Amino acid sequence: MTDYTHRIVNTSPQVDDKTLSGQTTVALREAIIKGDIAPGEKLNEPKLAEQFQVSRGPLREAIRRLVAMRLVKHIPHVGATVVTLELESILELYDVREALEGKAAALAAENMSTQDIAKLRTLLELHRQHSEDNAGEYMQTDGDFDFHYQIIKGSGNQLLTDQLCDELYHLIRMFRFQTSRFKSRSNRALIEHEQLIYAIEQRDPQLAEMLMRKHITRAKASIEHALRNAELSSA
Amino acid sequence: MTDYTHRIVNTSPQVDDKTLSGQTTVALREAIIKGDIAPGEKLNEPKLAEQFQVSRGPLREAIRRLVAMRLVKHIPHVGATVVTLELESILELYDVREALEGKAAALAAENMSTQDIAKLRTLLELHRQHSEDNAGEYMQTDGDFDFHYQIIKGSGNQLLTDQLCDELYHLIRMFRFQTSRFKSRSNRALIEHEQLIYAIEQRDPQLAEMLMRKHITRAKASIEHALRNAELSSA
DNA sequence: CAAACTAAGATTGTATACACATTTAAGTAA
DNA sequence: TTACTTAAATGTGTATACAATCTTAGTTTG
Repeated sequence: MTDYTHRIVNTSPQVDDKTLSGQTTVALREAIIKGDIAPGEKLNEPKLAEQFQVSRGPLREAIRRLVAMRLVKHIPHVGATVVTLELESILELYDVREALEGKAAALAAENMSTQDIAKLRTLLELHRQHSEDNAGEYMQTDGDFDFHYQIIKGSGNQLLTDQLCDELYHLIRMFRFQTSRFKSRSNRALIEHEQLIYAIEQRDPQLAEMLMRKHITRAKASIEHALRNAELSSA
Repeated sequence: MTDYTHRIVNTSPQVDDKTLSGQTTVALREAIIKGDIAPGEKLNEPKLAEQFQVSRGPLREAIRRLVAMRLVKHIPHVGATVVTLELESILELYDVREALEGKAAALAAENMSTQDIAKLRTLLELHRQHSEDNAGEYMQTDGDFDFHYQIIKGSGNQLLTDQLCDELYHLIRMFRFQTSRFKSRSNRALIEHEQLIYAIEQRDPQLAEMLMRKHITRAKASIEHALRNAELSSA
């Protein structure tokens, strides 16, 4: 059994899936998230099959899985296209995150083992170190993912974890990749993580939920601000 | 454009999908939800293809979509099986519902048009009538679905709506079908719906969210109680 | 000239056939 | 009997071929 505890983020959920369709899913997914296939671009089945060196069968299956992850939209008899992340849909995404991760934090405060909480704190200290060393560059991306990921897993709710880590988080990764030019300071995130972990240590579900929700709400506001300004300056 | 406003529940999301794989998805989904294919049962591709009069291609596609809906589990090179709804996973489902529908209620209080709120109240009165006429039989099932469905749609959040109405609600339908022997009284649900709609009318997101969360939490507790007793009596 | 029709091309949807993995069972040995 | 081996059978994964639909370019027509 492989241990992914210290992986930054669950980049490959179906790791054991050695089938062509499974590998193609991961390859196509990463190509989309990293922008190698542009938002709004059409997914041409014969072309992509040639590119990934598989037949259309596994490729179609990969596309359908990405549809389920909401990275791709599909219209019958017309085809599949990469989603375009409008500000509107990003804000929607953050509202869903607020609800789900808020509940995850509450459940984590109830269910997480003392051992796992200790590990989480170690992780936070690690991030703090990295943040100081690299002038906040590291924290905002991988570290943040890692922290949230551990709390979600700590909820002990498998459905919740699947929804967030296997589906929605890829959308978030895609969004972050597209907007990586906006580097916001990580100081506040670090403080908020500190408060959150304290609430979990205190086994206070309501406080943990509220802190997580505020944490995400603030991130949402920050994004909205940044993107609206960007829209203005480009218009 | 077809109007599904008065449909009890969104039984067929991809209505326009006249492709074989789309039709097969709906047929297979309903067969699973209604128990024609039992929980835990293996989905034999050649057999089901024969049964639905399609080739294995569209059938496999249907299975993958049901995997995305969490009605089916799939293991590479082994096959797909219908999920078995253990008490554990049902409780998980209700925690997720609490988070998502709570947020939906808050957003509905903010975003729902006055007109739609009025329609919602009409709907509630309709349900109350049916409940009185049929001794509470009707309310607990279709009416409840309908009410929740309208509020979710009223949130105006497309992602939230998709997650709840296109995915999770089929799981709930399946669970309700399996436990339809436990008829709980609908009086309380009716009262709680009344309170909820009042909060929405008052444009009070926080109250609406709290009421919805309590509403679902109580349903969860009721289910847990009923199922644990059932477990005891059968053990 | 614009709008609508038509036909060719391209692309998706579906069926069939084959390759490979897993499961099942039958048979053998301990 | 039980456990292990192995071979057949079953079933999933993949590739190829065909059918149906959409798109697009060209032409016609008002």
